[in-house]
Amino acid sequence: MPEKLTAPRGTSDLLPPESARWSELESRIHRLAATFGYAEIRTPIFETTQLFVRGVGEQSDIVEKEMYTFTDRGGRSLTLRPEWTAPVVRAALEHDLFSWGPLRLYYIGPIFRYERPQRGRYRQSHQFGVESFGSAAPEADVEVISLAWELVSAYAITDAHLEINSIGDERCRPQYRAALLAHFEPHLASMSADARRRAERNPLRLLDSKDPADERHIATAPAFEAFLCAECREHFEAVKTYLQLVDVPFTVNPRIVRGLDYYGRTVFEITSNVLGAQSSICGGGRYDGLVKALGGPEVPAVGFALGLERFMMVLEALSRASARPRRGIEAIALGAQARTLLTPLVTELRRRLEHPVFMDYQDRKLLAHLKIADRNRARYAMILGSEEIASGEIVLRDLEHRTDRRLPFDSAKVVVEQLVEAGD
RNA sequence: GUGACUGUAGCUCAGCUGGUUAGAGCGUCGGUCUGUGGAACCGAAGGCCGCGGGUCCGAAUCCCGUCAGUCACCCCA
Repeated sequence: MPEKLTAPRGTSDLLPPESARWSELESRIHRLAATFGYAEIRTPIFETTQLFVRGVGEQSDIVEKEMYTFTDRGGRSLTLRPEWTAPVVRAALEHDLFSWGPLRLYYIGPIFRYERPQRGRYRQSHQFGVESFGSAAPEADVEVISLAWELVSAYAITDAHLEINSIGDERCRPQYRAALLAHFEPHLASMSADARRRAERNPLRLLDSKDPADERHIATAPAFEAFLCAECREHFEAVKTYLQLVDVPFTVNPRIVRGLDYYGRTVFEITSNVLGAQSSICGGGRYDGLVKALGGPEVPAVGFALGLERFMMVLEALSRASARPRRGIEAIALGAQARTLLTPLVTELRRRLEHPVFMDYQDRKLLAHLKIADRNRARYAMILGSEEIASGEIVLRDLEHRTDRRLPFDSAKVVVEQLVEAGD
């Protein structure tokens, strides 16, 4: 008994009509990125494992437990990419793109993380992201943030929120970390096990805990803003000013801390509350040290990654179920002779039209053909049967208004082309 | 990795405390009906009741395991 074959855990098939919605979103993303002057980069779906260990950080959850790592036949350790930033930097270094000055790249495609699936979290998911290299200016942060926000506004996602924060740089972060530890140390015994673990590993994440036992101490914890060095403070203020200038609404959330090692200064997140526990649609920030850490020159950088599954979930939650619009034409041939006459016309129309031309080749009754046309959401049907053949005509039916007209078979091509292109 | 809930027809689900041949709606196919569609009526096809084991005279039903889904924790897009 052969076992039933299913998609691997945490993966899914994208079927019509959802696949059409994805295509639309993707083309919109390509256009948006282009208007901001970003060019697409595509990198391999797998990389040497070492790239992620060095790029994302050995201590990160991604590297410690979420990577799809395998050994190939040549004994190399490879990993399906769990994120795009490290591969993009690797490719830019490999092809010496940084020597060209400022570099604006975007990407769209799948990522892989070995996690327990839940709402908004899968083992294969898809991200759209941008990386702006070569500018340390706050304007670059704002450019990247407003690009992300532009996508959100284009779809009128009203419940999306932008939250920003600054997590300082290597000069001021150690001092803040020390201050945080000093604040929490006396209370750790009464706090969650989780909080104690974070105190060891990554004190900044203490601020992130949702455990009620920790709430009280988090509320009284010092904010990073008070510890920012002069340069970081100036940068953060400039980011806020520019965001107001370009009309992007935001709130400062001192509890936003990115999980990956390479972030510094600006961090931001766009969230929606229709997503359940995984509320973040988009996350990003500045990572001025990463290029150097991967063996390149000092190149400041800022970027974000946006989860396409989550974005689609928000869109679906917000969109009212609307009937698919009718498009194109169904060619209905009643009988073999009619099929022979209609097939060349269908081929010709497919060459000339942007709209779909459907045709079913079974011997069916007219009724059955019309049902199929309806299911295809065709706008028109052209019907050719023995009567029409005899009179040299063809019936053109408007499926929306349920009206027929007869026209000479020879002029069908031109008339149909005009009607279908006009849309209605 | 941890926890809770759920796996019965292509889809949505019913099947009570174990009791003979497994149920509905939608969908599909056919007919009423060679010729006008979001329809009606009639009929048909479609099920190792997720998989494996156990208890029992008897398991879709109870127990254990396993796989999968869902949601949450963790973490993040």
